[in-house]
Amino acid sequence: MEPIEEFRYLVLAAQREGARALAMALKQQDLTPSQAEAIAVLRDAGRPLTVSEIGQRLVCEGGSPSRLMSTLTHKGLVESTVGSADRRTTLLSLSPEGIDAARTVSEIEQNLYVALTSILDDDQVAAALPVLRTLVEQLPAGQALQRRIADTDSARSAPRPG
Amino acid sequence: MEPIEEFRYLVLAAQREGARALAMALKQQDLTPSQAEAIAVLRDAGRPLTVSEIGQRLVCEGGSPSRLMSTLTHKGLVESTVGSADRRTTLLSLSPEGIDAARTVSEIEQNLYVALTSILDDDQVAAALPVLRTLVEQLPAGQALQRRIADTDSARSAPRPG
DNA sequence: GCATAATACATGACACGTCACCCGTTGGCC
DNA sequence: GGCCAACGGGTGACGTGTCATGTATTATGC
Repeated sequence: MEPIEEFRYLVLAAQREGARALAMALKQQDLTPSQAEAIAVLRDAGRPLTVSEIGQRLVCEGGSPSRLMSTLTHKGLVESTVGSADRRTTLLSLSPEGIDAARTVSEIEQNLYVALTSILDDDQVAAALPVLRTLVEQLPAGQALQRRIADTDSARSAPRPG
Repeated sequence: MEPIEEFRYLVLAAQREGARALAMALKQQDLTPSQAEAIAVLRDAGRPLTVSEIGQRLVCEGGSPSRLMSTLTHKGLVESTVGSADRRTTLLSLSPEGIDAARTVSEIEQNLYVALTSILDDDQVAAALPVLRTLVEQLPAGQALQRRIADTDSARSAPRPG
């Protein structure tokens, strides 16, 4: 098997196993990995987002995640209001329960990172990061990640502009 | 964003973009990435496999890929016979049309690898491989890949034992 | 030989990811 | 004001990943 082919399958395998582990950990909260990512997006944004803005930040999904968000609204974790400036848009934000869930999601993510760190040391992660960045950075999913990183940074420097 | 968190999302993003690109390329054959992987598994195995043997070789799916295989059977790409030794098992092999499809799948995979190689040079792939191997090797999906590699190797050294 | 457990699949249910399509809203244009 | 293209997003369809359950077949213990 050629290295590049093995590389492809390793990425697939890593993603699948990570998703599986995360799904197991999130089960206690009755959340799926996609739902958890959407919650994290809203948490990091610090302001209401439209459906398409969330879609632009989700690595897990491209288009307009209407159904994902309506599931979360149904669970009472997300509140939805019609946009005032543009009535076509739906503004989504975390409900109080959603904020609680976001905290739990953060803990579960931290646990995953601890587990990952026990398998991969810093040097290994540092070696893989630029390769993956190169691969992804021109592509839509990579740009979603860029937006997420920008949110995280501004959330760290400014304590919620809204 | 911590490196390990970025690593996780980069793996997710790389996998998703790869799947998207592959799906687009496979559309001309009316095949999905999962279906193509199953065809490749049968092609590399060089002998009929049971449903669970295929499942053990699929990185894309863990359990018993009944539905995936029945879709391929419906398309006429896979032939299914009841096992003679154990009538509970279903032996699956490529039909003549399936063998043709397998050839096309190989070409499409090669195109993907060419595209990947134009983004990542050998050194980068070589740097990332051991990291991903370390991450995956103890996990079920990694073992699926081990079985695939064993098939590929024996297919190369021996021209189909069956 | 028979009851029981274990195995190999099949099937249904649920949540996505993806695509195609429709519909309400907006904005530009006249 | 009215027309029409563009946009935001809801919805249905299809394939799949995952789990739970059902069914046929085989192995096991007696």
